[in-house]
Amino acid sequence: MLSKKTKYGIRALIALGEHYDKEPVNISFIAESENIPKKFLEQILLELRNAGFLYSKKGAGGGYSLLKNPKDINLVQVMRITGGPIAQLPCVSLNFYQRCEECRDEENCGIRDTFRDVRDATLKILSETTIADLIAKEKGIPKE
Amino acid sequence: MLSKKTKYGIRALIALGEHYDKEPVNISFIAESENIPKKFLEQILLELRNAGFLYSKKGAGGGYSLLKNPKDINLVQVMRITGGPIAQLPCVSLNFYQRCEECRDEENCGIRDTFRDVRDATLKILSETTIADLIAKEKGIPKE
DNA sequence: ATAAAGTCTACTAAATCCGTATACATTATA
DNA sequence: TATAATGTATACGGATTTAGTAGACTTTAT
Repeated sequence: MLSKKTKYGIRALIALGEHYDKEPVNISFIAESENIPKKFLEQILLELRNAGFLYSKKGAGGGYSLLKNPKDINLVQVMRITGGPIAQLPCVSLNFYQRCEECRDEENCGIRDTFRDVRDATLKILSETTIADLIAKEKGIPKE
Repeated sequence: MLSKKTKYGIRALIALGEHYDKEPVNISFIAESENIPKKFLEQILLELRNAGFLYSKKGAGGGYSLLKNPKDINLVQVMRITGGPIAQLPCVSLNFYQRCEECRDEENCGIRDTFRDVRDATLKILSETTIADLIAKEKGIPKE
């Protein structure tokens, strides 16, 4: 299951993407427009900032803005920051690999093979979907 | 993430599939051969039984056996019994649909569209993979 | 100086997951 | 028919994770 943290992160990036190249947007605005608890959103934006996706400005008139073009942010990148693994099995995760405790023969596990395929298919879709795509889609602009 | 319950369930079906059309296999044997805590496995097998996949026989010499041909059991069926949703978003689940609480415009949500694609890709792979496939794969028999 | 913002860390409530415990029912067989 | 070997059913509990809250701090515009 996608965590709320990840969902909120993506929605925040969509909101920020709609203000790309404009004045910083403050947290309260995003929290209200996207229906996200403000204090929770603060943490998420902080992580996205520390990961290099956002610029922040403190003080009156401050807020967040996107450092990258929405076209250059895909959902795999976002999920890796906010949500951890994309794979549904630890033994198949590229960035968070862990052996399954109960496993007796990892090299020869049919479940593993299957969920590697699932991971690959998921990765393909998510890596090909950018924040810009989501913004366009929500505006009703069909993808070329 | 795939729950252990689901992983154990699949592994148990693999073990039972290897004894298809033979004498019932008892829980302790499966627990040991697949490295699954016995009491936990009992619960899982019970659910699979109640879902109509297994036959059980009590008493000495009793145990479980598969009611269906391993070729006719795919991973979607198993996951629906043991693990609940396959979709990564409740609003995109076919069998466990729930609106996302924070959502303001479900019809027009780019995240939803994307994860519907992910669900479809996942569903395709899992529905095309059967217990028989896994058994063959683990024996090193290539799929035609 | 003040108010409006972001920063950082710690805390908590609730849910879920994994596994255990216990009492019971059924069956084979000595 | 007594006993041991099995499955059935339900309740319980510890650990972890998730979602969210609190509060004290820093920076900046005016």
